[in-house]
Amino acid sequence: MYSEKIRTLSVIEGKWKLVILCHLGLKGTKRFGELRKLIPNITKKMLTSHLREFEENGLVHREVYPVVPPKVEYSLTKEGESLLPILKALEDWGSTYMEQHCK
Amino acid sequence: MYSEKIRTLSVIEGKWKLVILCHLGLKGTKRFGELRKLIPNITKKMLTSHLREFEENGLVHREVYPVVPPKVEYSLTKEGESLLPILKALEDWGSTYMEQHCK
DNA sequence: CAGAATCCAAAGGGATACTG
DNA sequence: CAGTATCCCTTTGGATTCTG
Repeated sequence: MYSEKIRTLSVIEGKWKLVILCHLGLKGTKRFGELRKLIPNITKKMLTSHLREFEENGLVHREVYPVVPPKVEYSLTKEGESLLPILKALEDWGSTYMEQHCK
Repeated sequence: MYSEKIRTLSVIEGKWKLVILCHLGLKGTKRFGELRKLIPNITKKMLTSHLREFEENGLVHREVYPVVPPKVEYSLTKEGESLLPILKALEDWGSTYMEQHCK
């Protein structure tokens, strides 16, 4: 049914979701603070909520290190890695599209 | 800059955008009414506004036939076709993801 | 450092009625 | 048939403040 298809797509919909996934997917494990630097303008709230959703959907793994100061790392799970073909295709298309529209 | 990247991604973001693109991309030219049937639950308003955005971004071509009753067909442009790898990857991933989460 | 909690404005999206 | 035009509600997302 389409309801399922929509639900599936909604997993990667959201203003910053694809950007976050691209970073984790193409550049590997990242800390919370690193992601914030990599994605200027994103607020802590948005980054947090999107990462939580990814966790729930099983796409991203969250590793907490019980140290002071706190350290939390995010990385793609096996299932998240199944998105790599999409992320790569997205990167390629994005570059090409940008060249033609943002010059 | 990231602002450009965001703008680029926003071209394919929106609740039904990827669904619409998948239909046009993988199944070819479609009329307005056909798209509505293919995508139950979508409202005329949403379908219209998304199609208009695609037009503005140069991804979709809108062909109006001056007949009564009105007939309008939508299809991917050359530039829209550059999205095919993404749409295909999305379809594949979607099917796999659905099998595991919606059984 | 990595977040949780609030508050609030803006945008997204749905229902309905009307039109060429 | 293929839209437009309104109205209105819900969700999204931003700014800010507080905490272990």
